[in-house]
This record gives sequence, C-alpha cells and structure tokens, in this order.
Amino acid sequence: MRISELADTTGVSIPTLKYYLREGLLHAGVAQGATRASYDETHVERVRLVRTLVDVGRLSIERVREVVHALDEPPASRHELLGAAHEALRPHVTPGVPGDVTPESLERVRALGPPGCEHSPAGLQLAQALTAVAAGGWSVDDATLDTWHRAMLSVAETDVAPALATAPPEEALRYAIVGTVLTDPVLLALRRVGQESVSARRLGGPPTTTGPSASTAH
Amino acid sequence: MRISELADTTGVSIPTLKYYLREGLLHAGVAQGATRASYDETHVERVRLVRTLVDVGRLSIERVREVVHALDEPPASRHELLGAAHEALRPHVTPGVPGDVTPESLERVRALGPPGCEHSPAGLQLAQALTAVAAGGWSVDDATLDTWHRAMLSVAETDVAPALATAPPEEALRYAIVGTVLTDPVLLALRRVGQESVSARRLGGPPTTTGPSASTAH
DNA sequence: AAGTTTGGGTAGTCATACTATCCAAAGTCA
DNA sequence: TGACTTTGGATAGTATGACTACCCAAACTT
Repeated sequence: MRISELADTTGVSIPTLKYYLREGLLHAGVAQGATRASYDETHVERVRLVRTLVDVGRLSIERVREVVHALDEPPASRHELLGAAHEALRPHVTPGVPGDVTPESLERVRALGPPGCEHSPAGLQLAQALTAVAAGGWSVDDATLDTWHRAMLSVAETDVAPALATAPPEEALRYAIVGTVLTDPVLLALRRVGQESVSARRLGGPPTTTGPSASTAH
Repeated sequence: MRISELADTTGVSIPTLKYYLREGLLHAGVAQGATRASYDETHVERVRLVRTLVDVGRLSIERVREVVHALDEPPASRHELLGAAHEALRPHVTPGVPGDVTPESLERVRALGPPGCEHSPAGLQLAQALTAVAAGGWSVDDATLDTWHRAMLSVAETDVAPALATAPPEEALRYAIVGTVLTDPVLLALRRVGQESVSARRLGGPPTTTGPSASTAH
C-alpha cells in the first residue's frame, strides 16, 4: 500500500500523513528504494486511532504521541496496563493553572477507594477533579460522592472485559484506551438524559420544552 | 470597584478583562465619566464563571459567549432550563467531521429514554456519542447501555437539586451549568478508579503497580 | 503640577495543527 | 525512450484561537 492509498482509505490527506510521520505518531512504512515505501493494515489502524484520539478525545498531538509510545512499549504486567491507559488519558490541565491537589481532596480519595488508590493515575485524577470542584466554589457532599462511586463502579464492571486479560498487551492497551475515549461521551450524555428524566418527574413537566404530544420544535 | 481591583480579586489580568469585555463575555461596568467605570460582585462572579468554563470545561470563548447570553435571557419555564444548560454544554465537534447521527443511534436513544427524549439536547448528544462509538469501530451492546443508563440515572437523581426548582431562573441555570462542568470530570475519574478496583479483583492484583494483594473491599 | 489609571482602540504574539511548495529520484505508461 | 506522475524528505507558510502589548487622551490622585 502506497501513501496515496493510505490517504484514500483513511480519509486523511497525504500532507497530514507526512506530518504524523514527522511527529512520530505513525511508524514509517517499509522502504522500497529511495522514493517508495509500503504501508499496511497496522498503519491504517494507527491512523484511525490517532483520528479517534484527536477528534473524539480532543487529545493534543503531543498527548497522542505519548499514547502511541505507550502502545509501542506496553507494560508487561496486567495491572500496570490500566494505569498506563489512564495515564495516557489524563485530563488536560490548563497551563498556568497548577494541577495541584489539596490535602482534603486526597483524603477523600483515600477514604473512598481501595488501599493505595490515591497513588494511582485514576486516584490522582479524582483528587484533581475534586480540587477543581472546590476551587470553583462548588461542593460535593460525602453521600453524593458515595452514590456516584457506586454508580461508576457498576459502569466499571462492564468495562473490564475478558479481552483485557487475554489479549496481548498492546492490543489490550489499545482496547482500554479506545474504549474509554469513545464511551466517556456516552456516559456524560446519559447523565444529561437522566437529568431530564428526573427533572420531568420532579417538576412535573416533559423533559424538554414541549408537551406530551411531543412536537418538539424550537 | 475599578478594573484593577477586579483584576486583583479574580487573578485575571486587565488586558484579558478588556478582551472579555470586547468579546461580550463580561458586561460593562457602570460608567462614571469618560475614563472611569465601576464593577461589582456580579462582575467578579461572571469572571469566575468564565474561567471555570474555560479552564475546567475547555469551552471555547465563542461557546462561553453563548452560555453568558443564555444566562442573560434564561428560559421562563423550569423544564426549558435544563435543556438550555445542556445546549450550552454540548460537546465540541471537530470541524470537518460531520456531527451527524446515524438512524440506528437515534433509534437506540428513542428506545432508552422517556418519550421525546431523542429530540432534546441531551438525547442528541447521546445519539452523536453512539454514532462516534460505531464510527470508531467499537460497539456497546444493549445490556451494557442499559446498565450505564441505570447508573447515570442514579447520578442524575443527586443532580437535580431543589435549588434548581426554587432559585430564580438565572441562578438555577448557572447552578446547572457550573455543577455539570465541575462534576463531569469527577464522574469520569470515578469510573477509572472503579476500573482499577474491578481489574484488581478480577485479575488478582493491586490496582496499580505496588502494594499487597488487596481488597475486594467496598 | 506631576504622575497614575482608565477606557477604547489597534496591532502583535504565541501555540497548535495542519498545508503548501519544492526538489530530485524513481516508477509508470505510451 | 520520454513525458508524466508519485514519492520521500525538507522547509516554509497558513488559519485559528486566546490572549497580550502598546498607544492615546481624558480623568483622577496626591
């Protein structure tokens, strides 16, 4: 497969592919002479991964580079695998604003999860998120946090598929990363749908603006 | 309060405040002569809102403008309020990639929620997210989606607070927007913490790299 | 009166993510 | 064989977004 075919099948332009090559997001094709190289399915798959991370996950090119480097050297042990995925997908922190966590937030994380979880990438992300909540003048009480924890635990039960345990490391890691990036928006959208349901029930109205006969124009 | 004081109390520089003024993110102060204007608590609060939306929510300036305009003209009815908040917080869609939804995705949304939900902002977001999942070569089966739906419904129960029903519209809308922006990252982090718990239990290891063979505790 | 601050405006900067051009060697088709 | 196309490799340019710098004259402060 030549670069033009790679461009055709992935829908990504040749200059952009060259850019990805330069930036180390895409491994080089097999050189066949000075002006020819051939690409295969692994390149198609990689390009699709990059596009998913960029378009859906809104990861920066730099972050995508971290992800693909992690894929090239996946951790040997199974328990490190999720940590690596979570590390790669850590949320964006705006430059200038410190990504610090308050001791209080860290303590809440410690109280919540299994022992040691406050040192895992996920635990750190939680602590940062809780710190941001407090900094934003908001608050989440312990009962609410517990409810949320249980809810997300039931989500996590469906996430950790057998594939994660049996597939070869690189594949399992890609599975975890792609699955998380693609389904995070689904969960957030389901939250909003749920809010509309609850609101309709509590406030006695339809979820959006119009009546039960649902014409829904606005 | 002069602009320099507003800058001091919010930690945002004067040029940036002027920029926000120009862009319509911040309402003008009360003019007191040609070269003086006074700002008050509403300005402080607005600046903090903008920073939260930008730093935590990663909203573009343009999107923030939409949010503040919505705040300036909050919908009269209570059920439109959540819709307005969800509309303002709709996820970023990359330019060039169509934000379309497939009929299949829309059908799944219709099957899931209350009648009419597929036309609400949240329902549309869900359909888009499901479409992106399929486009990314992933799949979410109906059982999983149902589990997630129930989980997020229990989250939503805690979200729709009495404050939303009793506070004046503008305040209720800000409450909904800020609350959602600040707590979305908490939920996603909890999901990851949950994944590490489940993985540790299933694969028989600690959640990350260290520690004793711990805990199916929770 | 000297110096500082403000509003208002224009213009410049910086980072990110691409695009565009150029070149010479290599392949392709007539 | 020779015109045409494609490629790899390199350099430079563009578009956008979010600020940041500078300037000015009219207040205001001391």
